[in-house]
Amino acid sequence: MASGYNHKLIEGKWQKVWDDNKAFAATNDFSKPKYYALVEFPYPSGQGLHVGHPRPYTALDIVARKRRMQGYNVLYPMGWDAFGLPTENYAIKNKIHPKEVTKTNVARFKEQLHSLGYSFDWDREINTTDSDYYKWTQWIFLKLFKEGLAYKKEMPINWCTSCKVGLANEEVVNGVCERCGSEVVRKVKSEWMLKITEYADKLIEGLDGVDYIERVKVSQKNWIGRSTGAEVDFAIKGKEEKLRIYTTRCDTLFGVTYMVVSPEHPYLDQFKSEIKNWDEIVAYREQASKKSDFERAELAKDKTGVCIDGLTAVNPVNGKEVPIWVSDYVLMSYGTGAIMAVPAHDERDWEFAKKFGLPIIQVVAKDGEEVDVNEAAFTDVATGVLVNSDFINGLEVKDAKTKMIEFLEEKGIGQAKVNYKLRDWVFSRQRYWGEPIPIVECEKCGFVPISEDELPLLLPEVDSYEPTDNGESPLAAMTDWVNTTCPCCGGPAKRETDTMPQWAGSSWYFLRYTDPTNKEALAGKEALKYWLPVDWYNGGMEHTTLHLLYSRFWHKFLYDQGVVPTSEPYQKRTSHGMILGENGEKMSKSRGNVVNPDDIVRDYGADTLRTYEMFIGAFDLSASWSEDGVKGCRRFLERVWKLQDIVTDEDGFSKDMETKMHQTIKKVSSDFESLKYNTAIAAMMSLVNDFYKKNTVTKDEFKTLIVMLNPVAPHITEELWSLKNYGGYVYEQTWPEYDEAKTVESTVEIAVQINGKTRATVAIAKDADRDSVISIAKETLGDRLTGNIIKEIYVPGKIVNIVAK
RNA sequence: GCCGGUGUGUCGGAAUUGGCAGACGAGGCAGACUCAAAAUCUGUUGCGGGCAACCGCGUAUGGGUUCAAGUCCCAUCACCGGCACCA
Repeated sequence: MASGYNHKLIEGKWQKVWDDNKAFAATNDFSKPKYYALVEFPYPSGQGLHVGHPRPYTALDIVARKRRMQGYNVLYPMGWDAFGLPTENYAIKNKIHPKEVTKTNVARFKEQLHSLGYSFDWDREINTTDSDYYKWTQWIFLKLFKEGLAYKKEMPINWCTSCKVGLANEEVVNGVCERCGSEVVRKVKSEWMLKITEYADKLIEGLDGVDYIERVKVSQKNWIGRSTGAEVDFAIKGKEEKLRIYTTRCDTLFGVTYMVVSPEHPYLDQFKSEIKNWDEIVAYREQASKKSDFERAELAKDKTGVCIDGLTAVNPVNGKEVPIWVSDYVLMSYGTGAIMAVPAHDERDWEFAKKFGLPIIQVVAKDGEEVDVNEAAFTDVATGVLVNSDFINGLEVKDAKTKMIEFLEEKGIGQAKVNYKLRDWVFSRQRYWGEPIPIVECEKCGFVPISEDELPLLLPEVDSYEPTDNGESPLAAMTDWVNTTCPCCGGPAKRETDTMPQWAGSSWYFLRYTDPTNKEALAGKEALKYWLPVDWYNGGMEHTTLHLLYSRFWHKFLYDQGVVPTSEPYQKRTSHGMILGENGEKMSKSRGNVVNPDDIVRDYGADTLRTYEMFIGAFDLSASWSEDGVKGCRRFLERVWKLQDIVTDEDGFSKDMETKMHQTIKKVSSDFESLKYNTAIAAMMSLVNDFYKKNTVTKDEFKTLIVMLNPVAPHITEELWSLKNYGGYVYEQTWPEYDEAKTVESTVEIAVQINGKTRATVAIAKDADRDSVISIAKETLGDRLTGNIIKEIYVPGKIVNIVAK
């Protein structure tokens, strides 16, 4: 009898063997086929690893280990996205340098990941806060700046009146400061921006050539929010200036009954003298500017606004005069900051018109049916047909749009225009713990980039990490660092004191892994050419819109610069579901349902944790933790362990197990590729159950099981392999092959139905012909088959259905 | 409100994409081992009826297509996640 399965004795031992052997290092042999598997690198928080982390890491560890056994040169790296607010806040609170906090947290994370037996190539570990790393983050920024894609702009920020600090949106909870609970207002500050909007079309088009799960593609497209419409110039009565608006429904131009401009619209100030109710307008504008984003959202339903007394717009298609209103439901940041209002065919305009008693004119009718636009706006484009609209009457919406645009362009009063919801990326943070922005401001030369050979621009040591009273970054207080000379004219200049956001370092990290120690470039050309694109990238749904979009943007920019060889960074993108607490709620300290992976590793072992997290349910859906489920997986591994007592010396698969073996290899092989880890494990459990039913396993059957199980449970399988003296290591073995012909049983059980209801099952030879199967089926049914047979259906290998009346 | 996702035993979840619903795991029940418990092993386990072979009902709800529907179509409901007036 073998001694019991003791994970504590074997897991550390094998982790050391893998480290000593450098078992999982990617080689620089670029002639081998490559496979680049990537998981999102974690932010090393003070809480340590969460049980949610191992889910994606194990999934791609399985893929990476399997690919190595299939002969690929695999790159499966890990690193640390270590800049960020929580570290800085912790540093402020505890008066420890963020660098020290990061170091401690990274050490803890690394130890925890190590204890789970991942096959990461630790020689390629990176950290976004290393100056050797952020040198290249800064280098990319300089490139962007030189290409005109980085610019400064006045932007409103969230400002805590009590802490006197700018806050990220995530720090504003219900309109108040997360930390002190005081009021948060908007304050205008000059910020660095990146022109991601310039890449909007490329970011949409690029999605066609990549293999992302559908919902990721959909949310990327929605976030970019491309809409095709038209800009139209409305005359302002008695003025030279035109009021330019953006619309996606230029077909409804004949239904315009009023106009709306946003409270920030420049015409308000420009035509101040003509506006008779200026005081009212100013008051409204004040009120609107005070509203936080939160309040605007809260009051979304209730429209407010003021009619401008003194300005009138003229509809360019019919010469009709309409009033101009000011309302905060029109945003300055989208389109032109002004709209034409067609209450009959837009819900927001309809609500506004109802509230202020403005006329509603129908210009689109539903396909032959009456619609009462006084009851609700009619917005259906698919069935709409134009009415009351002069030269476009009777046209469908789509054709009416085309014709109207032709008309507008011909008359010079408007043109087709594409707009995006996507905003440029606010790239400044008034914080210490981030990459310094390598720009100086010279009185004479303006913003000047520092020279590339001065990179990295090191983050200087400061006395305090607290932001300053006026909302500047702590770096602003360091006068001897801030005051410098202009690289251009040599005159006095000041350094930029804002730092980059956390998204910066994570926008290109996958490039650095390919060649992490390169001093001359962010990575060598040859390495980039070989390893890119990432073959499979897995990460959370929460990063679909920001991180994924930002990194695709940088990558596309670098591609245009000739720095990287592919236009897309990631060939395949998948997302995992969250792991919830036992009660089905999100794990959190306050709910008291947090599970610490260290405890599971200690009590059950890393292999059990890995197996359980893969078995817990469909990979892309969220799943609730269950300690009983963990025990079940441990029990399975114990049963695998004890198989060693019934293994024979026999080669090959035994006759009665042959089909099952081939079926299992096939199932496990394909399930590992398609995120169906749970059913792959179920198949191996079922195989083990069959071994016990027979109470014997041949050497080759056992070896095959060990190799297939190895990616999931690497420690126990190495131990069993070594105990049995099979020679070498499991990780060096070749992934088992199956024979398609041998996955089919020689006799199959098929269902026999009468009128679609199963009445019996019969065993038939797999190649039995239709007639004989049907006659066997009828024989089996005997008396139960009554009435006239109308139809006989035979689906080979599956079912016989006799239709009788 | 819009976008996306999900509804299957007591629970987590399977179902080769239209072909025997409930694989695998958990839990329950019964038994073996044990002084006993735990662990382990064996059997059983969707609901209802029948001694039984069997029969009826069952995949959120209502309808439809089909020889055959968890799977396809139409409508409805519930829950989860994201976004908030994007003209």
